[in-house]
Amino acid sequence: MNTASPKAPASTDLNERLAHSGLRLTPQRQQVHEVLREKLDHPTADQVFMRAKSKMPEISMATVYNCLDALVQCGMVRQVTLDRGATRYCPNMQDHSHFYCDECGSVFDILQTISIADADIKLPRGFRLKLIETNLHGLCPDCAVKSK
Amino acid sequence: MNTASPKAPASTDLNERLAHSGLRLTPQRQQVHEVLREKLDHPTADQVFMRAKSKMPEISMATVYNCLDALVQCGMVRQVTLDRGATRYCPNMQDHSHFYCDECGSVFDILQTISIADADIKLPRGFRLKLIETNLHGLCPDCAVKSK
DNA sequence: GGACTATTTAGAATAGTTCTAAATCTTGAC
DNA sequence: GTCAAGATTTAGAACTATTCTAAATAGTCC
Repeated sequence: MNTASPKAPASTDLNERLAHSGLRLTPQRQQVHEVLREKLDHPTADQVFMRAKSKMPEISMATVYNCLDALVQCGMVRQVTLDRGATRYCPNMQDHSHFYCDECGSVFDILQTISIADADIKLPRGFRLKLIETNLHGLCPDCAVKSK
Repeated sequence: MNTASPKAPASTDLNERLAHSGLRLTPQRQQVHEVLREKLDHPTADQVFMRAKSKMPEISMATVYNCLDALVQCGMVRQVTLDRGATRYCPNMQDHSHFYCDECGSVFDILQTISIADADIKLPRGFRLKLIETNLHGLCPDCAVKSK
Protein backbone atom coordinates (compact mmCIF):
# COMPACT_ATOMS: atom_id res chain seq x y z
CA MET A 1 0.00 0.00 0.00
CA ASN A 2 1.02 3.52 -0.74
CA THR A 3 1.11 5.98 2.16
CA ALA A 4 0.43 9.02 -0.01
CA SER A 5 -2.99 10.51 0.68
CA PRO A 6 -4.77 12.50 -2.02
CA LYS A 7 -5.04 15.46 0.39
CA ALA A 8 -1.35 15.57 1.27
CA PRO A 9 0.36 18.86 0.36
CA ALA A 10 1.89 17.78 -2.90
CA SER A 11 4.66 20.35 -3.14
CA THR A 12 6.25 19.36 0.16
CA ASP A 13 6.33 15.77 -0.94
CA LEU A 14 7.53 16.89 -4.34
CA ASN A 15 10.32 18.96 -2.85
CA GLU A 16 11.48 16.06 -0.71
CA ARG A 17 11.44 13.62 -3.53
CA LEU A 18 13.24 15.90 -5.92
CA ALA A 19 15.86 16.62 -3.26
CA HIS A 20 16.25 12.93 -2.66
CA SER A 21 17.26 12.53 -6.31
CA GLY A 22 19.56 15.54 -6.12
CA LEU A 23 17.11 17.77 -7.99
CA ARG A 24 15.70 21.16 -7.09
CA LEU A 25 12.12 22.23 -6.71
CA THR A 26 11.51 24.93 -9.29
CA PRO A 27 8.34 26.79 -10.27
CA GLN A 28 8.36 25.00 -13.63
CA ARG A 29 8.64 21.53 -12.12
CA GLN A 30 5.90 22.45 -9.68
CA GLN A 31 3.71 23.69 -12.52
CA VAL A 32 4.21 20.58 -14.63
CA HIS A 33 3.40 18.42 -11.65
CA GLU A 34 0.33 20.57 -10.99
CA VAL A 35 -0.87 20.12 -14.56
CA LEU A 36 -0.58 16.35 -14.26
CA ARG A 37 -2.45 16.27 -10.97
CA GLU A 38 -5.18 18.60 -12.17
CA LYS A 39 -6.51 16.39 -14.91
CA LEU A 40 -5.73 12.71 -14.74
CA ASP A 41 -6.10 12.01 -18.43
CA HIS A 42 -2.57 10.84 -19.20
CA PRO A 43 -1.61 13.81 -21.34
CA THR A 44 1.20 13.77 -23.86
CA ALA A 45 4.22 16.03 -23.38
CA ASP A 46 2.69 18.40 -25.88
CA GLN A 47 -0.58 18.60 -23.98
CA VAL A 48 1.31 19.20 -20.75
CA PHE A 49 3.19 21.97 -22.49
CA MET A 50 0.00 23.71 -23.65
CA ARG A 51 -1.68 23.43 -20.26
CA ALA A 52 1.38 24.64 -18.39
CA LYS A 53 1.85 27.45 -20.86
CA SER A 54 -1.62 28.80 -20.15
CA LYS A 55 -0.58 29.48 -16.56
CA MET A 56 3.10 30.11 -17.14
CA PRO A 57 3.40 31.61 -20.62
CA GLU A 58 7.20 31.68 -20.55
CA ILE A 59 7.65 27.95 -20.20
CA SER A 60 9.30 26.15 -23.10
CA MET A 61 8.85 22.71 -24.55
CA ALA A 62 12.38 21.69 -23.61
CA THR A 63 11.63 22.60 -20.02
CA VAL A 64 8.49 20.51 -20.04
CA TYR A 65 10.50 17.50 -21.18
CA ASN A 66 13.16 18.30 -18.64
CA CYS A 67 10.55 18.59 -15.87
CA LEU A 68 8.79 15.40 -16.91
CA ASP A 69 12.09 13.58 -16.89
CA ALA A 70 12.89 15.00 -13.46
CA LEU A 71 9.49 13.94 -12.12
CA VAL A 72 9.86 10.46 -13.56
CA GLN A 73 13.36 10.22 -12.16
CA CYS A 74 12.28 11.08 -8.64
CA GLY A 75 9.28 8.77 -8.79
CA MET A 76 6.48 11.34 -8.82
CA VAL A 77 5.27 10.51 -12.31
CA ARG A 78 5.02 7.45 -14.48
CA GLN A 79 5.75 7.30 -18.16
CA VAL A 80 3.13 5.35 -20.06
CA THR A 81 3.94 4.16 -23.55
CA LEU A 82 1.35 2.45 -25.68
CA ASP A 83 1.60 1.82 -29.41
CA ARG A 84 3.41 4.21 -31.64
CA GLY A 85 2.96 7.88 -31.00
CA ALA A 86 3.57 10.27 -28.19
CA THR A 87 4.46 9.06 -24.72
CA ARG A 88 1.89 9.80 -22.03
CA TYR A 89 2.38 10.76 -18.40
CA CYS A 90 0.55 9.73 -15.25
CA PRO A 91 0.99 11.31 -11.81
CA ASN A 92 -0.76 8.45 -10.03
CA MET A 93 2.06 6.53 -8.39
CA GLN A 94 -0.24 4.11 -6.60
CA ASP A 95 0.16 0.65 -7.97
CA HIS A 96 -2.26 0.44 -10.88
CA SER A 97 -2.64 -0.67 -14.47
CA HIS A 98 -3.68 1.14 -17.59
CA PHE A 99 -6.60 0.24 -19.76
CA TYR A 100 -6.04 1.28 -23.33
CA CYS A 101 -9.02 1.67 -25.63
CA ASP A 102 -8.04 0.26 -29.02
CA GLU A 103 -10.79 2.28 -30.66
CA CYS A 104 -10.41 5.84 -29.39
CA GLY A 105 -6.97 5.63 -27.80
CA SER A 106 -8.03 6.87 -24.37
CA VAL A 107 -6.16 5.63 -21.34
CA PHE A 108 -7.87 4.76 -18.06
CA ASP A 109 -6.41 3.93 -14.66
CA ILE A 110 -7.46 0.57 -13.34
CA LEU A 111 -6.90 0.27 -9.62
CA GLN A 112 -5.82 -3.29 -9.65
CA THR A 113 -2.58 -4.81 -10.53
CA ILE A 114 -0.62 -7.96 -10.65
CA SER A 115 2.16 -7.98 -8.13
CA ILE A 116 5.45 -9.74 -8.60
CA ALA A 117 4.41 -12.18 -5.86
CA ASP A 118 0.98 -12.92 -7.37
CA ALA A 119 2.31 -13.41 -10.83
CA ASP A 120 4.71 -16.16 -9.83
CA ILE A 121 6.72 -15.54 -12.96
CA LYS A 122 9.52 -18.01 -13.53
CA LEU A 123 12.38 -16.17 -15.12
CA PRO A 124 15.42 -17.83 -16.62
CA ARG A 125 18.46 -17.80 -14.35
CA GLY A 126 20.15 -14.45 -13.89
CA PHE A 127 17.28 -12.08 -14.57
CA ARG A 128 16.47 -9.66 -11.77
CA LEU A 129 12.81 -8.62 -11.84
CA LYS A 130 11.96 -5.22 -10.43
CA LEU A 131 8.56 -4.30 -11.75
CA ILE A 132 5.64 -5.70 -13.68
CA GLU A 133 3.73 -3.41 -15.95
CA THR A 134 0.31 -4.57 -17.02
CA ASN A 135 -1.49 -2.96 -19.92
CA LEU A 136 -5.07 -3.92 -20.59
CA HIS A 137 -6.39 -3.56 -24.12
CA GLY A 138 -9.97 -3.53 -25.29
CA LEU A 139 -12.87 -1.13 -25.63
CA CYS A 140 -13.83 1.61 -23.24
CA PRO A 141 -17.52 1.88 -22.26
CA ASP A 142 -18.29 4.51 -24.90
CA CYS A 143 -16.67 2.62 -27.75
CA ALA A 144 -18.12 -0.70 -26.56
CA VAL A 145 -21.63 0.74 -26.87
CA LYS A 146 -20.92 2.19 -30.31
CA SER A 147 -19.48 -1.05 -31.63
CA LYS A 148 -22.62 -2.97 -30.60
CA MET B 1 -1.97 -23.11 -26.65
CA ASN B 2 -0.87 -22.08 -30.08
CA THR B 3 -0.98 -24.70 -32.84
CA ALA B 4 1.85 -23.14 -34.85
CA SER B 5 4.94 -25.31 -34.87
CA PRO B 6 8.36 -23.74 -35.30
CA LYS B 7 9.00 -26.03 -38.27
CA ALA B 8 5.86 -25.10 -40.18
CA PRO B 9 6.50 -23.54 -43.60
CA ALA B 10 6.09 -19.95 -42.62
CA SER B 11 5.28 -18.48 -46.00
CA THR B 12 2.20 -20.66 -46.52
CA ASP B 13 0.89 -19.59 -43.20
CA LEU B 14 1.87 -16.03 -44.01
CA ASN B 15 0.04 -16.13 -47.31
CA GLU B 16 -3.10 -17.46 -45.69
CA ARG B 17 -3.08 -14.93 -42.94
CA LEU B 18 -2.42 -12.03 -45.23
CA ALA B 19 -5.22 -13.21 -47.52
CA HIS B 20 -7.49 -13.51 -44.53
CA SER B 21 -6.99 -9.81 -43.87
CA GLY B 22 -7.44 -8.97 -47.53
CA LEU B 23 -3.74 -8.44 -48.06
CA ARG B 24 -1.40 -9.91 -50.64
CA LEU B 25 1.77 -11.90 -50.17
CA THR B 26 4.55 -9.89 -51.78
CA PRO B 27 8.29 -10.47 -51.88
CA GLN B 28 8.79 -7.46 -49.62
CA ARG B 29 6.35 -8.66 -46.98
CA GLN B 30 7.94 -12.08 -47.14
CA GLN B 31 11.38 -10.57 -46.74
CA VAL B 32 10.39 -8.44 -43.78
CA HIS B 33 8.80 -11.44 -42.13
CA GLU B 34 11.93 -13.43 -42.87
CA VAL B 35 14.12 -10.81 -41.23
CA LEU B 36 12.01 -10.91 -38.09
CA ARG B 37 12.11 -14.70 -37.90
CA GLU B 38 15.82 -14.89 -38.57
CA LYS B 39 16.94 -13.03 -35.51
CA LEU B 40 14.54 -12.79 -32.62
CA ASP B 41 16.00 -9.66 -31.09
CA HIS B 42 12.99 -7.37 -31.41
CA PRO B 43 14.52 -5.05 -33.97
CA THR B 44 13.31 -1.52 -34.61
CA ALA B 45 11.82 -0.60 -37.98
CA ASP B 46 15.14 0.89 -38.92
CA GLN B 47 17.02 -2.29 -38.08
CA VAL B 48 14.52 -4.31 -40.08
CA PHE B 49 15.05 -1.92 -42.96
CA MET B 50 18.82 -2.36 -42.91
CA ARG B 51 18.64 -6.15 -42.66
CA ALA B 52 16.03 -6.42 -45.40
CA LYS B 53 18.01 -4.04 -47.59
CA SER B 54 21.07 -6.26 -47.44
CA LYS B 55 19.11 -8.99 -49.22
CA MET B 56 16.76 -6.80 -51.21
CA PRO B 57 18.62 -3.58 -51.96
CA GLU B 58 15.65 -1.92 -53.63
CA ILE B 59 13.42 -1.98 -50.58
CA SER B 60 12.47 1.36 -49.10
CA MET B 61 11.80 2.51 -45.57
CA ALA B 62 8.17 3.28 -46.34
CA THR B 63 7.72 -0.27 -47.56
CA VAL B 64 9.22 -1.65 -44.39
CA TYR B 65 6.70 0.31 -42.35
CA ASN B 66 3.94 -0.76 -44.69
CA CYS B 67 5.00 -4.41 -44.43
CA LEU B 68 5.31 -4.27 -40.67
CA ASP B 69 1.84 -2.77 -40.43
CA ALA B 70 0.49 -5.47 -42.73
CA LEU B 71 2.12 -8.20 -40.65
CA VAL B 72 0.79 -6.71 -37.44
CA GLN B 73 -2.64 -6.35 -38.98
CA CYS B 74 -2.82 -9.98 -40.01
CA GLY B 75 -1.49 -11.21 -36.69
CA MET B 76 1.93 -12.45 -37.78
CA VAL B 77 3.91 -9.91 -35.81
CA ARG B 78 3.54 -8.06 -32.56
CA GLN B 79 4.41 -4.46 -31.99
CA VAL B 80 6.32 -3.93 -28.77
CA THR B 81 6.53 -0.45 -27.36
CA LEU B 82 8.64 0.32 -24.34
CA ASP B 83 9.70 3.72 -23.12
CA ARG B 84 10.30 6.54 -25.52
CA GLY B 85 12.09 5.73 -28.72
CA ALA B 86 11.58 3.48 -31.66
CA THR B 87 8.92 0.78 -31.64
CA ARG B 88 10.18 -2.80 -31.77
CA TYR B 89 8.77 -5.82 -33.56
CA CYS B 90 8.41 -9.42 -32.53
CA PRO B 91 7.41 -12.32 -34.81
CA ASN B 92 6.68 -14.66 -31.91
CA MET B 93 2.91 -14.83 -31.76
CA GLN B 94 2.83 -17.41 -29.02
CA ASP B 95 1.42 -15.96 -25.87
CA HIS B 96 4.38 -14.50 -24.05
CA SER B 97 5.64 -11.48 -22.17
CA HIS B 98 8.60 -9.22 -22.68
CA PHE B 99 11.36 -8.62 -20.22
CA TYR B 100 12.89 -5.22 -20.64
CA CYS B 101 16.34 -4.56 -19.25
CA ASP B 102 16.32 -1.09 -17.71
CA GLU B 103 20.09 -0.95 -18.00
CA CYS B 104 20.94 -1.91 -21.57
CA GLY B 105 17.50 -1.71 -23.16
CA SER B 106 17.49 -5.26 -24.52
CA VAL B 107 14.19 -7.07 -24.84
CA PHE B 108 13.77 -10.76 -24.04
CA ASP B 109 10.84 -13.09 -24.61
CA ILE B 110 9.53 -14.71 -21.49
CA LEU B 111 7.40 -17.75 -22.22
CA GLN B 112 4.90 -17.19 -19.53
CA THR B 113 2.04 -14.87 -19.38
CA ILE B 114 -0.94 -13.82 -17.38
CA SER B 115 -4.18 -14.76 -19.08
CA ILE B 116 -7.37 -12.77 -18.77
CA ALA B 117 -8.81 -15.66 -16.77
CA ASP B 118 -5.85 -15.93 -14.37
CA ALA B 119 -5.68 -12.24 -13.76
CA ASP B 120 -9.25 -11.98 -12.53
CA ILE B 121 -9.20 -8.28 -13.25
CA LYS B 122 -12.28 -6.43 -12.09
CA LEU B 123 -12.99 -3.70 -14.57
CA PRO B 124 -15.53 -0.94 -14.04
CA ARG B 125 -18.86 -1.54 -15.80
CA GLY B 126 -18.81 -1.19 -19.55
CA PHE B 127 -15.19 -1.96 -20.33
CA ARG B 128 -14.61 -4.84 -22.71
CA LEU B 129 -11.23 -6.50 -22.13
CA LYS B 130 -9.58 -8.17 -25.08
CA LEU B 131 -5.95 -8.61 -24.21
CA ILE B 132 -3.52 -8.27 -21.35
CA GLU B 133 0.00 -7.17 -22.12
CA THR B 134 2.58 -7.81 -19.45
CA ASN B 135 5.92 -6.10 -19.50
CA LEU B 136 8.56 -7.13 -17.02
CA HIS B 137 11.22 -4.64 -16.06
CA GLY B 138 14.52 -5.25 -14.34
CA LEU B 139 18.04 -6.31 -15.17
CA CYS B 140 19.09 -8.92 -17.69
CA PRO B 141 21.70 -11.48 -16.60
CA ASP B 142 24.61 -9.52 -18.06
CA CYS B 143 23.66 -6.25 -16.45
CA ALA B 144 22.74 -7.94 -13.16
CA VAL B 145 26.26 -9.30 -12.92
CA LYS B 146 27.83 -5.96 -13.78
CA SER B 147 25.74 -4.07 -11.21
CA LYS B 148 26.85 -6.42 -8.44
C1' DG C 1 -4.78 -8.32 -73.10
C1' DG C 2 -6.94 -4.51 -70.64
C1' DA C 3 -8.91 -2.34 -66.66
C1' DC C 4 -8.83 -2.13 -61.87
C1' DT C 5 -6.70 -2.27 -57.56
C1' DA C 6 -2.91 -3.15 -54.43
C1' DT C 7 1.72 -2.34 -53.56
C1' DT C 8 6.17 -0.22 -53.90
C1' DT C 9 9.23 3.56 -54.38
C1' DA C 10 11.68 8.04 -53.33
C1' DG C 11 11.41 11.76 -51.18
C1' DA C 12 8.95 15.38 -48.78
C1' DA C 13 6.46 16.35 -44.66
C1' DT C 14 5.25 15.86 -39.97
C1' DA C 15 5.57 14.63 -35.12
C1' DG C 16 8.05 13.68 -31.11
C1' DT C 17 12.12 14.29 -28.70
C1' DT C 18 16.80 15.77 -27.71
C1' DC C 19 20.58 18.95 -28.05
C1' DT C 20 22.98 23.43 -27.76
C1' DA C 21 24.52 27.71 -26.15
C1' DA C 22 23.38 31.65 -23.77
C1' DA C 23 20.82 33.67 -19.98
C1' DT C 24 19.03 33.22 -15.40
C1' DC C 25 18.47 31.45 -10.96
C1' DT C 26 20.10 29.02 -6.45
C1' DT C 27 23.13 27.66 -3.20
C1' DG C 28 26.96 27.66 -0.33
C1' DA C 29 31.42 29.75 0.95
C1' DC C 30 33.33 33.59 2.38
C1' DG D 1 25.74 40.73 1.31
C1' DT D 2 28.86 39.10 -2.64
C1' DC D 3 30.83 35.88 -5.50
C1' DA D 4 31.71 31.57 -7.76
C1' DA D 5 29.96 27.17 -9.06
C1' DG D 6 26.55 24.60 -10.58
C1' DA D 7 21.65 23.75 -11.80
C1' DT D 8 17.90 25.15 -14.55
C1' DT D 9 15.43 27.54 -18.16
C1' DT D 10 14.93 29.36 -22.67
C1' DA D 11 14.57 29.51 -27.87
C1' DG D 12 15.52 27.40 -31.51
C1' DA D 13 18.13 24.17 -34.20
C1' DA D 14 18.85 19.36 -34.90
C1' DC D 15 17.68 14.83 -34.95
C1' DT D 16 14.89 10.53 -35.08
C1' DA D 17 10.79 8.02 -35.95
C1' DT D 18 6.91 7.80 -38.65
C1' DT D 19 3.49 9.07 -42.12
C1' DC D 20 2.12 11.04 -46.40
C1' DT D 21 2.21 11.83 -51.46
C1' DA D 22 2.39 11.03 -56.19
C1' DA D 23 4.16 8.35 -59.70
C1' DA D 24 5.63 3.79 -61.17
C1' DT D 25 4.99 -1.08 -60.96
C1' DA D 26 2.91 -5.47 -60.23
C1' DG D 27 -1.11 -8.61 -59.64
C1' DT D 28 -5.72 -10.10 -60.43
C1' DC D 29 -9.96 -10.67 -62.61
C1' DC D 30 -12.72 -10.53 -66.47
